[in-house]
Amino acid sequence: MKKLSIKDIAQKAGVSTATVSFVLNGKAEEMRISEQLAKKITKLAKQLGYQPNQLARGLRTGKTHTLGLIVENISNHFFGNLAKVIEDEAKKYNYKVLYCSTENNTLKAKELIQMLQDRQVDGYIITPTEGLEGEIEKLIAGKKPVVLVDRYFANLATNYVLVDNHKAVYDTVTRLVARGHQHIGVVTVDLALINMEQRLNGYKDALKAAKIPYKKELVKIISFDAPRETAMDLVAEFLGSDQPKDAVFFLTNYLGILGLECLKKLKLKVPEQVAFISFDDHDIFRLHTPSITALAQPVEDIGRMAMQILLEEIKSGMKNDAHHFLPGELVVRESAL
Amino acid sequence: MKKLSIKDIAQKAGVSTATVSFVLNGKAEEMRISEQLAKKITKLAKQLGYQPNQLARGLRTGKTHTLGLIVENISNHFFGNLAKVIEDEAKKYNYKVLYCSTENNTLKAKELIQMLQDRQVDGYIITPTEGLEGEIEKLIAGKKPVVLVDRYFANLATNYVLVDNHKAVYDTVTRLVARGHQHIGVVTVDLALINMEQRLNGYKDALKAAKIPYKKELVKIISFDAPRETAMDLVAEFLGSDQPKDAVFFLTNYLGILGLECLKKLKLKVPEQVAFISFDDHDIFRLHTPSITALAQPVEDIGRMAMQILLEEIKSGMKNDAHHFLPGELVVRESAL
DNA sequence: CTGAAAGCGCTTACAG
DNA sequence: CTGAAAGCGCTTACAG
Repeated sequence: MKKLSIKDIAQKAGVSTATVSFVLNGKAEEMRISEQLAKKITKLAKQLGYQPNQLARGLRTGKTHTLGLIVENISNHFFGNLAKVIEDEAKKYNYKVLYCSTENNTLKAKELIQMLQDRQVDGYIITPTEGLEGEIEKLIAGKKPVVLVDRYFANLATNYVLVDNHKAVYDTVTRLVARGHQHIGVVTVDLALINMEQRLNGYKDALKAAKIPYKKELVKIISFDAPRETAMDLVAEFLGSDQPKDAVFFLTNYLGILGLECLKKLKLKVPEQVAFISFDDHDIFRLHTPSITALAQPVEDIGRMAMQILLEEIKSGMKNDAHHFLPGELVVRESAL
Repeated sequence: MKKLSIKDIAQKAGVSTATVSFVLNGKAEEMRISEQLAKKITKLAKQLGYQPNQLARGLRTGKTHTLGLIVENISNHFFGNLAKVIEDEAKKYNYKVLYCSTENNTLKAKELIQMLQDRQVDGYIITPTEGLEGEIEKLIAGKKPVVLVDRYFANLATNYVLVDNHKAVYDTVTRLVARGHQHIGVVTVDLALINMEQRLNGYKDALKAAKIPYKKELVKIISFDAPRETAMDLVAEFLGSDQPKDAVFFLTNYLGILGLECLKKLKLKVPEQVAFISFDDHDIFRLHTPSITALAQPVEDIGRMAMQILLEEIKSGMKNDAHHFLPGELVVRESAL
């Protein structure tokens, strides 16, 4: 079952490989190949089940029709969904996607970029880690189309698309204040990523606007590298502390879920004792008792827009600098009205 | 920023490309290239940051060091985790993974296989859909290493690895019976897949062993294609029906989650009115109130073993026929003791 | 209208 | 010990 090549087709049709290539790439007309011959070749190719070797084509043209997607962790809910949207979108344009997970590890991220480069992907969608600016800059310098998602670097001219973190948190906190909450706590992660920074700033700015003094005792920062149990203990300690709190806002998905477990452990009444909100929506939040109010990210829009920008850049060959902040949506449920 | 090739290295070192290739591929000794020269070349390559073009290499050698992974849906919890394990495992052996989702659509699955073939992947890990036997057979006939996961075809000689569905369900139902449950309902999906069949048979066989008559009113089959709302209504109707039930076993992940929503809607008391168990574990089950007993699949083991078999077959070039049924684990929580 | 030929960047028998 | 050359399967200027 030797794979058949363009040569086989050419031989059977009694023409040169060039002619076959032209016909199969839709350049028959351009090359003024007789309609009759073109039809014959097309038919023959289909009949024999000819499939061009993409490696050879890639080597020759420099285009692989493959995109690289680097996320934090493919098994995470948000990134899994993002990957799915991007896969679907890519398929529409006949692109394939190579995914990989960084685990927020910069060294790993660098290796992944290297790997994708070796495989000559046509473009990149990247969820950057701390300190990845240099690598991304090199990519761009090498004329590779790049779109960052979920986070970006303020000092780097690139395309990026993400939720409007600042506004989303600002509006939510403002809403809490309007509904009488005065002691609003937040739980966040210690990653120096712009998205987390923006979320925290949204919180601070909303307090300022409401003339509520900022208290650092109300802000709990958990280390990303902390083992699950340690993180749990820290969050539980924070929730159970004397510092009065009438609401807690978890600034990221996985911490919100951790918070839920603490709630159970501490037997805290939500929303009676404390209102509860998490960034990122999740099935868990919908099904929890009480159901949990969450700030949903427009995952589909993010994925679609990132792809659109990327494909546009690949097609045009011109570097772009698109910055998109998409609106988040507060899904109000029982845990915080 | 032209990518540099082996030619550039050869030129700078004043040797032929062949010599460079031998050195860089660790064949210096075998080819009796002087240690001195080898060192010089290695150093030069590193210094210039040379990275071989994988397309060219793939074209020449026929090996791409890329694996194809076809799952049902990458954004699904079980498959997302599986993908992650496989990605990590592949990385250890310096392979990359091309993922794709079938949505249980056979046509789509066929297209995906075709695409992966065009890209010359070295091996396949596939979650097959109904009616995919033919395609898989062709792959095997073409000497491509294939490992099926999660399901397989009884009449097809292939490698496969999956949880021992029959035993897992059999044991669980037997346990329920031992704890006094007599009217055990199951909710399953209408896919003609062997794993679902095995689960249902596990249920039937356990009843038989316990001398409890099988009642088809206790088995609810939901169409995979049913829209979410329709499925919800059907499950709710089943749960709320007059047919007495003292336990319900959801034979798949997504139906279990659906069941949870129905519970909430119907205000059923679990486990007082009815015990509740779902196949596949999930964060939701752990965090739900009451927490939900679940039959966890050994995702990591499945992924690791599938990779092991695949890589072994790639390395040896010999077709294997490994069949592995890994034990499930019942995670007992509040909803069913 | 169509074909012969070069070349993408590698690897690997073959020759010396 | 090392190099010249063929060839993997395509695409694309070039020539006629």
